[in-house]
Amino acid sequence: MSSPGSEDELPRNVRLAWGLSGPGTRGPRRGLTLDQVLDAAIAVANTEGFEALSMSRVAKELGFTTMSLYRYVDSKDQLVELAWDRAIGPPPELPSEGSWRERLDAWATAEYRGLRAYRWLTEHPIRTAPYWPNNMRWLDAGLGALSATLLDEDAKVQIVLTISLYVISRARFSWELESSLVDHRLDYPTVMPRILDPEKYPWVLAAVAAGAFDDDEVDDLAAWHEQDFRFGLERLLDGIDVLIGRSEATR
Amino acid sequence: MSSPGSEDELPRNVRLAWGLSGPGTRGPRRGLTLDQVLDAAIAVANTEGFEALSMSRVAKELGFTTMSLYRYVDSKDQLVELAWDRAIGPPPELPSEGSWRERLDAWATAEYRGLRAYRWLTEHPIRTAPYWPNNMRWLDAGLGALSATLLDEDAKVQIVLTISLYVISRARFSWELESSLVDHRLDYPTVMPRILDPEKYPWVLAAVAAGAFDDDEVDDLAAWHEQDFRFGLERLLDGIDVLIGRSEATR
DNA sequence: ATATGTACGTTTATACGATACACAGTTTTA
DNA sequence: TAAAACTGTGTATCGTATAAACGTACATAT
Repeated sequence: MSSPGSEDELPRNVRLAWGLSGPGTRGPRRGLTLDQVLDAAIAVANTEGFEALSMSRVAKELGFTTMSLYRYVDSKDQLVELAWDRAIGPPPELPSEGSWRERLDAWATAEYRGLRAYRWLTEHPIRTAPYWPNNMRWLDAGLGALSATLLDEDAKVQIVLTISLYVISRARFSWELESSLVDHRLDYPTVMPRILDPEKYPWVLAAVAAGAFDDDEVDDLAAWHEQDFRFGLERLLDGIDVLIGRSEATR
Repeated sequence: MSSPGSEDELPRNVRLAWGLSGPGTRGPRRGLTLDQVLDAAIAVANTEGFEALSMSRVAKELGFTTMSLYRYVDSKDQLVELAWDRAIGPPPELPSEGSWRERLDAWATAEYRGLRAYRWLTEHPIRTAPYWPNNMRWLDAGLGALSATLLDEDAKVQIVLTISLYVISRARFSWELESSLVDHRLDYPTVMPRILDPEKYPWVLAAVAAGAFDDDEVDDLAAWHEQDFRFGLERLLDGIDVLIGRSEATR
């Protein structure tokens, strides 16, 4: 059942990502490296968007045929996952001093900004169960931020995961807002009162009337989104603070 | 600038969703209704998954040709969005008494379970800015749950949105876990210690060693996921509680 | 030195997807 | 009754992922 290297029970994509399986030594030398392929994919996605990212487009970028890529990668899915991890990169150095809250805040903010760097990073369905090297380092950094607390490991993992899920969905949402806001006919304050039955949607209409959906004078769209992101983040951190306080009380 | 019906500045998909634009009276009678088309799409997605949802598959389901669907819908994207809103349906009746917390909890839990009903609901990228009738009723219900608080409307909207984003990503994540867990070679406790460099991933390895990733004896997978969902939800609600307390203090 | 086997990149072919467009038939309206 | 609007269909285009067969290059075993 087991073969030479004990790593080969692992799926090929995992081995590839962690550099555990080099190509054989026989045969013609390779014209490319996996990283070159991934970089080409990243370049295409960065500049032309996720929907433009196709095997043929990447191959063209490299001056190779479409099918040649399959010598480096088993499927398009695999390529995208590996490219994603390479694109997001490792987390930045976090201040090793400071409260868990400051560190977790910095960590979440860095992830948010990373995902805001290029839209396609949020368009690809992110398997948040981290299996790839960089993704794993983000997880490690998040857990590290909580290392000084008295929480059990299970709770730490839950917290890091919860925040990460929130960050990802906020980043995606802000990107989507950005593209749909282009259509000015769709702004809430104008449309909703015309469409909604006050009997069925009283609270929405109340919020609209109170101006909750007015996006007045926005000069810096990115900063505006980040503020919304921060709102939820602070609620989460407040809630985690409550939990930590409780765990310290019963210490 | 304005034409007969004042609604026609709105994009066609919005008009369709709210039933504001019927077909003209001239020409042959239609063989289908929009709702029939949507129901067929929902049936396909429910039973065969999101990736099986194609124009030709839906048409086949109805006994019509692929192109006939374009008489009811402008594009596949539009069909999916309308079908999504129809599939999720309106929110359930929430207890009109009870604290904001109980009501918001019930609301979030209902959304979570709705999204857990069929996987494809989380596979489709959800524009959480609610433009569709049912989606809008969910928003309304969420705002209603907060109506008795002293928060300003802006904060209410932020809160409802934040929770909704969290719910959606949790539902999606749990679905993804479910399909990737099938591959037992990939479970963390086995793989991680073999792969990770302890220098680079100390905290992850510590968590693994403490058993934070052991998914021992799970009889009811859905209940297990829902518990994880609840963890984050309670952190959020705790954080919102802090905010509400603050707003009442400065009342 | 030579034979062998393996890995390389290419070519060709398949199957499926969304949707633009032209068409012929049907029903209402002027 | 003629025109206009709308129906569903059939055909065609273009793009996608990827399976399979092929000839070539080259490290290793003999």
